[in-house]
Amino acid sequence: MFQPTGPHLSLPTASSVIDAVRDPTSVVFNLDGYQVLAACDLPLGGRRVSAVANSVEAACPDCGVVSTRVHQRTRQKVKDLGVGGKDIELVIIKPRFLCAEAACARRTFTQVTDQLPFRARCTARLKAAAVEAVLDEGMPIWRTCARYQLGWATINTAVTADALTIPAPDMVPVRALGIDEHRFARAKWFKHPETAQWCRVEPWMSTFVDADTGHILGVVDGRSSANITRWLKQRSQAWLEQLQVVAIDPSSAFRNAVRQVLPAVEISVDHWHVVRLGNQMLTEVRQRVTREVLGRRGRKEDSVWAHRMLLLRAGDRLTDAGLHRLEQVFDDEDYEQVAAAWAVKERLRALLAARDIPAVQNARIDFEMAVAAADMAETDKLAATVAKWWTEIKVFVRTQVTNARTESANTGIKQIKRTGRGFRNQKNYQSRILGTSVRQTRRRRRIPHQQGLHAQR
DNA sequence: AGCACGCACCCTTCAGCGAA
DNA sequence: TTCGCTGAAGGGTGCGTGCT
Repeated sequence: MFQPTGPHLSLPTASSVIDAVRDPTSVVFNLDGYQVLAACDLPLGGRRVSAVANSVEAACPDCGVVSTRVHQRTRQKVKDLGVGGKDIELVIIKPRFLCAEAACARRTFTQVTDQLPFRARCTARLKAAAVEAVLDEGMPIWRTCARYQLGWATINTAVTADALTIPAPDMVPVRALGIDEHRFARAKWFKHPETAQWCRVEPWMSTFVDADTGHILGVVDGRSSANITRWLKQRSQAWLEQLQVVAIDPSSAFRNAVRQVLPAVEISVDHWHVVRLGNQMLTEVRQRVTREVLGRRGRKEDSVWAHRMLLLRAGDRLTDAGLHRLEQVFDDEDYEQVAAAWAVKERLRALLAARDIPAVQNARIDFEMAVAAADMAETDKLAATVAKWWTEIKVFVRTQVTNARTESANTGIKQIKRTGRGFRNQKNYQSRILGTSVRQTRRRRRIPHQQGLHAQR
């Protein structure tokens, strides 16, 4: 292993001493803890490498007594990464030690190393490369098998094992928690075994994310209050107490669950979902008014329908041309209700853009005035929703904690789902999600650190 | 829009085989 | 002889595509 330390920088470490005595072939082959004894080209293009572990002693797995007495040496063929674009046939000369403790029931035991653990038939670095391809590159296991000449089950087990090394959520310090739902498969129908009735099953999953970093802390089945509370109750008291804000979608189930387990924590409602409710309201008004005016659904020759995307776009980010087109739509007396609904939507956006409590309270007065002027069932319903979530909206304005990171995590999850063409084993699905996320978070943290180093130079 | 089809991938099962 | 790692085989599933 390359150590960026040298005598001129610091005192030589144990590993740098070993590096210094390694022969050139072992340095190039670079299998941690092993030295190359021989290497040759094979007639069909591969290469055969024989290697032996550096360590000449080992502790008995039963009694722990260290032994140097070799009972026999076996040649074990193991799989390994290719070197220099060539496949490698790796042969390990593996010693079998005699236990030095006379009282120990075990007579002999074989050598175990980091690269070749108990019973292993491929090196740890080969498995690590396959796991990296799956979790970092998003490569399907199926194709990873072909690249590394491993079986599907071998790689899948390695990926699952890797997910087990992820720090438990209780070990991750979290200030702001994001909870979000997503459907991970199409709705399914099944016949109830007793009543023989057809039941619709929506395969929902809920994701728990560190809202600051986007690191996925957990994934649970379903999106009901009970599923959320169960996960929260599994956390330690200390972990729950460090939470300051929880960001959720406007869902009563989520709010109830958080209130139940964390009565003291502040809840922030995700502004993106609130804006979406405003856009939904505007679309409902547009569709209703079009039906009333034209007696049919909108078509591309109707200006309101043609500019439906323009209506939904943020008003303050419209181009002059876009604003002009919108004004032409609103000039039509038949569509003044659409214009009123648009004004309500824009007031809602302004309300969410406020940066402090006095500003958001003023913005709410403008919003309520627009709602009163519009005087429609759709806008009244939106105003009722805003009233219902007013406390949570104020928390969002004050803390600016959102579910944006959760949403991006969900995009990643959907990508995994698409690659997978349908996971049936939830355990595999979860280990892929958590494994991918934890690696992404590690990369994100590393990049600013490295940029900082460059800046110092 | 609805449907059929095939691809790409997941996942289980099972047997071979080498290590213990 | 037993254990368990490993790979092959084949069934199952979701999605994209192209046709009607």
